Amino acid sequence: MTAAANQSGRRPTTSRRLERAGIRDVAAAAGVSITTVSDALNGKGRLPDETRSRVREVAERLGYRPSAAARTLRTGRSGLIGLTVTTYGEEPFTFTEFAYFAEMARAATSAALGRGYALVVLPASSRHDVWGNIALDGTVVIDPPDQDPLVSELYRSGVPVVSDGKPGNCPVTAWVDNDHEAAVLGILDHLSEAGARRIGLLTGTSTDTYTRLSTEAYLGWCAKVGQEPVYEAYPAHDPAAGAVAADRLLARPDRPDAVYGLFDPNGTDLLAAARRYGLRVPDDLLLVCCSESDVYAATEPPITTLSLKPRRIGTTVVNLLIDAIEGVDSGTGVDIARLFPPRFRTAGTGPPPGTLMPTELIVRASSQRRNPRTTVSPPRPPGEM
Amino acid sequence: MTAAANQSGRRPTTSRRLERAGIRDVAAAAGVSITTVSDALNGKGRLPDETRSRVREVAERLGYRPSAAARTLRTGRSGLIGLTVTTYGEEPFTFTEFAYFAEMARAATSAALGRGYALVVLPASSRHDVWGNIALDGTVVIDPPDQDPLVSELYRSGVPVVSDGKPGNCPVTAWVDNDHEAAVLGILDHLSEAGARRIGLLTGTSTDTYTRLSTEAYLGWCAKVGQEPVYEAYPAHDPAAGAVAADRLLARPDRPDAVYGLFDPNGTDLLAAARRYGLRVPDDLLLVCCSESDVYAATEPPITTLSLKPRRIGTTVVNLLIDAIEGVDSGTGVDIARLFPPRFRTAGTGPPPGTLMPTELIVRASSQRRNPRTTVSPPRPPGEM
DNA sequence: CACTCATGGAGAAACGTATCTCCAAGGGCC
DNA sequence: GGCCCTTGGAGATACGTTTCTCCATGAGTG
Repeated sequence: MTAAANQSGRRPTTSRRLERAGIRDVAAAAGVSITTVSDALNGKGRLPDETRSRVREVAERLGYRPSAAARTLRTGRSGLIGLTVTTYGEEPFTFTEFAYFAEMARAATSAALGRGYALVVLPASSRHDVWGNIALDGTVVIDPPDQDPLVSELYRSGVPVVSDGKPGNCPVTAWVDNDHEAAVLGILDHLSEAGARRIGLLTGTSTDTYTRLSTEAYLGWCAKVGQEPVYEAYPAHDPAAGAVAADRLLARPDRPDAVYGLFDPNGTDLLAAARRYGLRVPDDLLLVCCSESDVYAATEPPITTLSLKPRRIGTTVVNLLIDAIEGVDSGTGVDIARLFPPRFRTAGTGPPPGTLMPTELIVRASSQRRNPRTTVSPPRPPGEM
Repeated sequence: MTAAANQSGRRPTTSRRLERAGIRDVAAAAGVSITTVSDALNGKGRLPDETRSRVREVAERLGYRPSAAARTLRTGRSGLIGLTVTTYGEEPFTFTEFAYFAEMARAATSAALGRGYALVVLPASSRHDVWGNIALDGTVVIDPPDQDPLVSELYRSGVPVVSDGKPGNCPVTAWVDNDHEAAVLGILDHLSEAGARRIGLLTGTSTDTYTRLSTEAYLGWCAKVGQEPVYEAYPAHDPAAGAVAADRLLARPDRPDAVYGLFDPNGTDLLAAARRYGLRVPDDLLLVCCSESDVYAATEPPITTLSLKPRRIGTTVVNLLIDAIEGVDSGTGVDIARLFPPRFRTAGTGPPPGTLMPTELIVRASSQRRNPRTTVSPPRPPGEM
C-alpha cells in the first residue's frame, strides 16, 4: 500500500479494503477538512462558492454517497415513515377495503416522497423485532383497532403517530377520518328521496370506527324517521361472507326496498342476490355501496357508490405526520421542544386533533327510480369505464 | 450532579436530558459492561444464563430499545429492502397492472417480513436525495425498462438488485419472470382447439419485457401456423386507450374470431366492444385476457384469464434478494467475499441467473365454444349497447 | 507445583456523519 | 497601534451500537 493510498490517515495497520468513499476520502482528496466537506455538501457553514463547488466536484468524482445510517445516527432523523395496516389474517394488507387501501397508500407514498420521506410498509402483526429494527421518524396507522398495543407503544416511545380513522382508545398525535355520519345520513336521505320506504344496511361485525360510526348513524336515522332498522352484519374480512349476508338481508320477511352496503364487494353481492330473488334494480330495489372501484360504473345497472376519497385522506395523513415530525425537533430552538417530545404531553391535554374530511356520493342508476336523472353527466364515449 | 447519576461516564458537564435508555444505561443499571449487555441481548458471547436473563430483565424494565441507526451503522445492515416500481407518470404505482402489482407487493412484503426485513416503497422516479438517504440492503425492481439508470447505479454501488421481469440491458444480481412465451403459446393453442381460426392480439406499445416477449411469441406463432397477425397496440398505461384499441381491433375488416388481451382491463374492454358489434361471446368471439382480478369470474360470460401468479413471483424475488444479501457478507468468513462484493463481479461473468416461473390459465366460458362455428360474420358499425 | 484451558467479562476501537467550539488572518476604524 | 469584526476553515466530540482483543480467575492435569 502506498502512502498516497493511505492518505486518509486511518487504519494504519490493517490493510485498506475496497470500500465506498467516505467523507474522509473526499476531504483528503479535496485537501480540506471533514467539516468543510460536510458544510459544502449540505449547504451550511460559511464557505466561498469556489470551495463549495470544488468540494462538490471532488465528491462527485469519487462517487461519494453519504452514509444514510451515519446521518440518521447523528441527526436522529431517518426520513422513513411507517405505514401500518391492520391485518385480519396472515397477510400484510387487508383484503376488505383493498381499493381504498391501495389508493390511500399510493397517495401517502406520493405525499411522503414529495417531502423527502419514504414509506415502509409494516403490518401491525409484524414480528416485534422488525419494528424495533427500523428507525422510523413517524408512523401512519390505518384504521387502528380500539386498543392497539402497537400504537400505544409507538406513541409512548416518542414516535409521532397519525391515524387514518378516528382512534378509539389509542393515543395518537393526530387523526384523519371521513365524516362517516354525514355520509350515511346523506345516503339515507338520497334513498328516501328516490322513493325508498324501508332502507336496509349491510354492515360489519368488527369494531373499527368506520363500521361503528356508520352503523350508529344508520340506527340514529332510523330512530329519527321512525323506521324499524333492517340490517345484517357479517365479518367484513371474509370475502365469502358478504354474499351470504346480502342474501340473508334480501330473504327477510321485512325485506328492504333499498340497501346501503358498507363494504366494497357489497354492490356485486347485492346485485347477485337481487337477481336470485327476481328483484329488479332500481325498480324493486335501490342500491348504494361504499367502494372506490370503478367496476360499478359498468355493472348492469351501474351502482351508486360512496367514495371515501382515499387519496385526499392519504395525503392529509402524511402531511400531518410530517408536520408533527418536523415541528417537534426543528422547533424554535427552545429546549422545551426537546425536553418534552409528544410522549410527555399525553397527560393533561385533551383528545388529539382530528380532521374530518368529506366523502363523495357518485350517483348512478341503481339509486334512481325511473324518474329522469337529476344529476347531469356528460355522455360518455363508448367503452369508457 | 451526583456520582451515581453520572455513573455511565458520559456528558460530565452538560445536564442529562430526558432520553430513551441506551445500552450504557442498561449496563450501568445491571452492573455489567456494555459488551455484556450487547452479548446478552443478542445471544452472543459466553455468558451464564443467569447473567443473560438478568440483563434482559433490566433492559426490559428500562424499556430499552436498541437504536436501529447505530446498529445499521455498525453492522452495515439495515434490514430494509427497496421496492421499486417503474412509473409511467407522477404516481408511485403503475396503474396498468395494478392487481398484479398489488398482489406481488403483498407477497413480497410478507416474504420479507418473514425473514426479518421490511419493504420501502420507492418509485424509480423519486427524487434522488430520497434514494441516497436510505440505507438499503437490497432492492427489488419491478419491470425495469431497457436501460434503467437507477438500476445501474444501484448495482454499481454494490446494492444487490433482483428484478421482477427479465431485465434488458441492466445489470442485476438475479431476476425472476414468468415464462411469457410458453404462456402465450399455450393460450393460442387453447384458442385454436376451441375452434379459433383467426386469433387477434391486444398488446401494448411500451418496450418492457412482458409486452415484448408476449408479442414476439404471438408473431412467431402466427408465422408458424401461417396466420396473418391481427393485432392492435396501445399505450397500456393509459386506461382509456384500451377500450379504443379493443374497438379498433374488432372493427377491422379482418376481424379476429378470438382475441387475447395482454392487460388487465382488456377483458372488460373487449366484452364491451363485442357487445357494441353484436358479437356473442364465446359464440362469435373467443376471449382471453391476462388478469389477476376475479371480477372475470362474474362477468357475463365469465372470461378466461391468464394469471401470472404474482404471489409466487413476489415471494421468489424477495427470497432471491435476501439470499444475495446474506450470502455476500455472511460467507464462510473468506475475505474474498468482502473484498469482492457483487459490484466487482460484473465483468467477465455471464448473464445474471434468472428464474422462469409458470403461469396459470384459468379457463372460463369465454374461451370455450359450445358448437364449432363455421362462418365469420362481417363487421358491423357500433350500434346501441 | 507449574502448566494449560475454559469461563466470564471488561476495554476500547471502530462505523461515518454533523456540529459545536475555537482559531488565524486580514481589514476597517478610532 | 490597539481593537473589533468578518471570513474561512480546522479539531474534536458525540450519536449508540457491535465486536475484536485481551485479562483475570479458578479448575484440571502432568
